[in-house]
Amino acid sequence: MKNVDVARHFEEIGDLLEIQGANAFRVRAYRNGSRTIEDLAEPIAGIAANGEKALVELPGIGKDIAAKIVVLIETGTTPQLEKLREEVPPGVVDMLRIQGLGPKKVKALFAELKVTSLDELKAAAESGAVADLKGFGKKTAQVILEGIEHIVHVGNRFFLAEALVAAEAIVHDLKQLKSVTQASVAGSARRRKETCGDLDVLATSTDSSAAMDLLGDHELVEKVLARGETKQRVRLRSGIEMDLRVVPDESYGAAMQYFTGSKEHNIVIRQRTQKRGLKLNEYGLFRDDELVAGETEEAIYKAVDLPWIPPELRENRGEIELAEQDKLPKLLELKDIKGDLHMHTTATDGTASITEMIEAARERGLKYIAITDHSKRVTMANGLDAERLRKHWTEIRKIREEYSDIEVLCGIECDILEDAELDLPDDVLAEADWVIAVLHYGLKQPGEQIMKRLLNAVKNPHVSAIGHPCGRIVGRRPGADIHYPDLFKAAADHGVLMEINAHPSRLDLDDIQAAAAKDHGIPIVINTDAHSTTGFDVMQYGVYQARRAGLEKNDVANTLPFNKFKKLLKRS
DNA sequence: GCCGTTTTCGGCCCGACTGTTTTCAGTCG
Repeated sequence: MKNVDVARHFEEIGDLLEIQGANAFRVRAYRNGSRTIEDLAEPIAGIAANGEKALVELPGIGKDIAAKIVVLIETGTTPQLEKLREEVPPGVVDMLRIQGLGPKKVKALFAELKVTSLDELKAAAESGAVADLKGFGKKTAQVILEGIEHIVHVGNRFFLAEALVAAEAIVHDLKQLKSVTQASVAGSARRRKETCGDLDVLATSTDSSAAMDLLGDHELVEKVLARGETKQRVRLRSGIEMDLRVVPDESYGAAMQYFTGSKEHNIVIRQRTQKRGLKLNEYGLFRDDELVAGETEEAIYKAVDLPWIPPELRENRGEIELAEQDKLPKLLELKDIKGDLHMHTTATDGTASITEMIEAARERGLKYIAITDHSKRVTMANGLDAERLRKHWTEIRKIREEYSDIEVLCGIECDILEDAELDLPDDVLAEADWVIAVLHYGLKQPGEQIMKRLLNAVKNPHVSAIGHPCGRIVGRRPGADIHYPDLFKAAADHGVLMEINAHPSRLDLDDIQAAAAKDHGIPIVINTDAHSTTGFDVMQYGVYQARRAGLEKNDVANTLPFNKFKKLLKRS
């Protein structure tokens, strides 16, 4: 059983208990436990195998949940969840996804109207039954209908790339207002989380109505959902929802800290303020009623005896402990990246020629690249067999002669086939400067076979790196069932690099596994997988993911100058 | 249900906005 499954199990227990009206802190305890498991780099099953004692060591896991984890892994479920599911039908939990519906209202809908699915809820709202319910009304019924529509059409989360572009455009326009002194993206987008549920934008202004008018009339905005003195919520045409908060200048730092989150990080920060006899909210840090800090984030953190923590790390995954010991990493930056080792040309499914890709890479200041078209298994992309590949390399070798300021490697993105063999013979791979081995097909195979394939690739002396290791598509397709500790151990032993694929829909390795790979001492390589000249521009998203993993310049191989990077290619 | 340099009991972050109410509960972030 995978960590996500165990985490989801306890998340569901939390949801169901909440609908039943259980103690809110008990509900939170299940959610905290769930999150701990979700954030683990190693399989929870491995820890559970050492008994409950090892589990209790994990934060948020006590005796009770530890025992349930053991039962869950042994039997595939827990009696508690089975009982809860009998009491609360599965469709009822779905209703929690609707903006504006929380556990209390969902419970009322289920108890009073016997509604057990989104479809039934829609019918009940349309018939007027919802509006007649005590505590509900016409507006609530309308909100429910719109919420269902929203879930059906756009789902719940958006790629960071899409969300960030919209948020930054709006921030830019807000800054043009005379009354606005500062504006910035906050929330999960500022933390560069791979998906965003919604957007938070913050502004300081002498005239909050001017900022809200601008947002309300903005071309990207479809509808104003709510508007008060300091807060406005809108829905963009893309479907994503955005909060704008307007605060006074002296509160800007406190508000940035507050609205950047994460919730889990902020809870710990506020506990620290409490211990020091202080109170923190979005307007500032207060001792009794006296403002102690608020203008800058730095001052807020300083007041709780911490250095400023980069937003990408604010997940309560150990960053506060590192900050306490003054051991925060000096995070990688986009400007540190010197090379890109994964890209395609018209030889397979790219849209630009070898020359065009080289020129585009030079324009972006890259000092070395690897051209890595597909191998033959990827027929859809016109993948290369040995003969076509050798011709392609001959052409690359000819063209690269013309450039003295950029190194161009003859590479290949070689499929790891379903039977664990590589898609091209060893003698061909031996001629490559750079081989990136990947899973494209058979991602749903049992974990055992997936690991056999990956380990076989890692052990091949010609393989330089594993590309987009799990093959997931963010929010759409789960990755292959990888036992990461075994993969990383083998990669470290054989000197094989691990990729963070920078494409916003992949970001694979994810932040948690990228951090684990670093812990194994494996050099990470961040690649764009560009299929066009503009494909290079997604590099920043790979860097964001690396920052979330706490990676520094030294952890990332393609920050090295080429003469040093080259040494990583020699397998000992 | 978890947790502990005030602790094994009694806490557990904090405020804005809305809708349905006649003073506030529910929801959200």
